[in-house]
Amino acid sequence: MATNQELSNTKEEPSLILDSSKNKASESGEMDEVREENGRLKLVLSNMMKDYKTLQQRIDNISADHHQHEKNNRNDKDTADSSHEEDDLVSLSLGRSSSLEAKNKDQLSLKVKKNDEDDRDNLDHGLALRLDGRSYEFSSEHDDSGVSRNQSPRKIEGEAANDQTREPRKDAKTSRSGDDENVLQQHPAKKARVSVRAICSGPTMNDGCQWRKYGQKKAKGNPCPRAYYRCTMSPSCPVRKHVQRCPENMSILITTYEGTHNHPLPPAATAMASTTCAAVSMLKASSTSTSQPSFSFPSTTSTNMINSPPLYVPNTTVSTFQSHPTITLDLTTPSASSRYNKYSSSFFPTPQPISSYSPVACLNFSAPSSSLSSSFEHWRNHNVVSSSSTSTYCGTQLVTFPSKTPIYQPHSYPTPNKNTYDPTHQPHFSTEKIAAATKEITSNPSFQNALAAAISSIVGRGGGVAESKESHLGAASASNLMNGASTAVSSISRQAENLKFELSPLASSSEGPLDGFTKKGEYKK
DNA sequence: CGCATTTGACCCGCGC
DNA sequence: GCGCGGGTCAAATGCG
Repeated sequence: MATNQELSNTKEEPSLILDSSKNKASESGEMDEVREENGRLKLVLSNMMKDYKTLQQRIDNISADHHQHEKNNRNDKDTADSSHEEDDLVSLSLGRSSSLEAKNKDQLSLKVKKNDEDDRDNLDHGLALRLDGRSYEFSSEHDDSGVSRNQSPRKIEGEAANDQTREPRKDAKTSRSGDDENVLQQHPAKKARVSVRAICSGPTMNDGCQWRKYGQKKAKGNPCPRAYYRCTMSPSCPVRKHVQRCPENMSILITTYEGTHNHPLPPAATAMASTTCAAVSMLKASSTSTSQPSFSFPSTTSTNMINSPPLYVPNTTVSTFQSHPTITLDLTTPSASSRYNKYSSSFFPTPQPISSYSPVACLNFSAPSSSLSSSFEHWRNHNVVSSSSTSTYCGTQLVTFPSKTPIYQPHSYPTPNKNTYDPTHQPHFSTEKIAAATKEITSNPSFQNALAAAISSIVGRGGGVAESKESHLGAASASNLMNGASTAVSSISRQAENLKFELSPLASSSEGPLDGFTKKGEYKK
């Protein structure tokens, strides 16, 4: 980039010379000199371009070699002690280890090539977040090759999950083959989590994804058991969530998400995925998560924030919950500025409303472009209207579902969830209602203020965000945010029209009974 | 019968 | 080192 800028500057020189020469003499001889000069500069320019391309090519090669080198290193050291493992980890974190930096200039140049945040993030957030970003990368890798096709779906699922979301249980027991997956599994990564609190009458909050319950456990200090789910939309999807009712208020469901979807998401799921993705992005951007709960995000002051202003997402807090960097979105708190803050988030157990920015921030979290409306709509339908439950996404979720991608029809979703996946199943509302709702929303000063604030905050940080995203996640979310910002204004009215206040039954998703409640609604434990 | 859920056992990390 | 608690596995069970 800098090179391009230099080039463009260089290009301007001739014209300047031309101007001055015009003033001084009109003889053709001087013009010829100028032309010659121009030609020389063009030559220089082309040479620089060549050099630039050459360097870029070398960087690419180095990058590829670097990857291969890492793999080999990890295989070699697989059985080494933890300190060696740490070295490996460090090597994965660009710019994090001085030893790595000293290894060779190639890697150094590679780092230079990377975005600033890459380094910054790694330095500030440490392993967990770095791995978080990594998991994002490996998600796609996984699809390509990661898993043997001969393996049973269950095994694939398990390995992928270990791979990306948690420290594997079995690894210590099973053979350490030294392949990438095992190496990854050794990383005691504490992935970022996103916790969502919402009022939900159903067993779980319908987030648009397809989940399968794989365990239930009674957590200490909570009479209600915690249910564990994993995403089943893709056999190798590492995303998991656990759902638990708030002991203080049984109507509140706390859902915690962890991991990154490695498959396209239905529009309905994209809303939550986008939101959580952005939330985690915020988490990264804030860099300084505290060990104290109820950390109000926007008020966070960190070195990173200077470079990358925080998103103003209301009712959002960051903490290190159980060693996991966790960001909590509270959809239960009635908000400070308006009812629309329901779309926002806050922290639990002591929500700290952030006032005016909320609603829009959520809008911005929605998927880019055309899916914005539907995403938001879904989000609203299930988290505002329908129910009150809290969900927690751990980590990030891939937000790549193109608007034209076929909608995934979860086979296991009960009828009520149809609305989630097929817009045609959405309840219909009279145009009067829609118009009224639209008017109400768009005319609400709080909404307008929030929208303006959110857009300005996003646009204002645009450069920093766009240039500083370090991981794929960061890139994705930044891009989403920017897209959201750019489309927010034009789509606001459309969104408002899409708002369906209602009336739709609170969606409890396909997941089985939660918190000890049986499918029949009986409390079991 | 196939699939999802339930549930006890197990593993692992962490704090004391 | 030990116990506790979170998280996962996998056999048993239930349901459509």
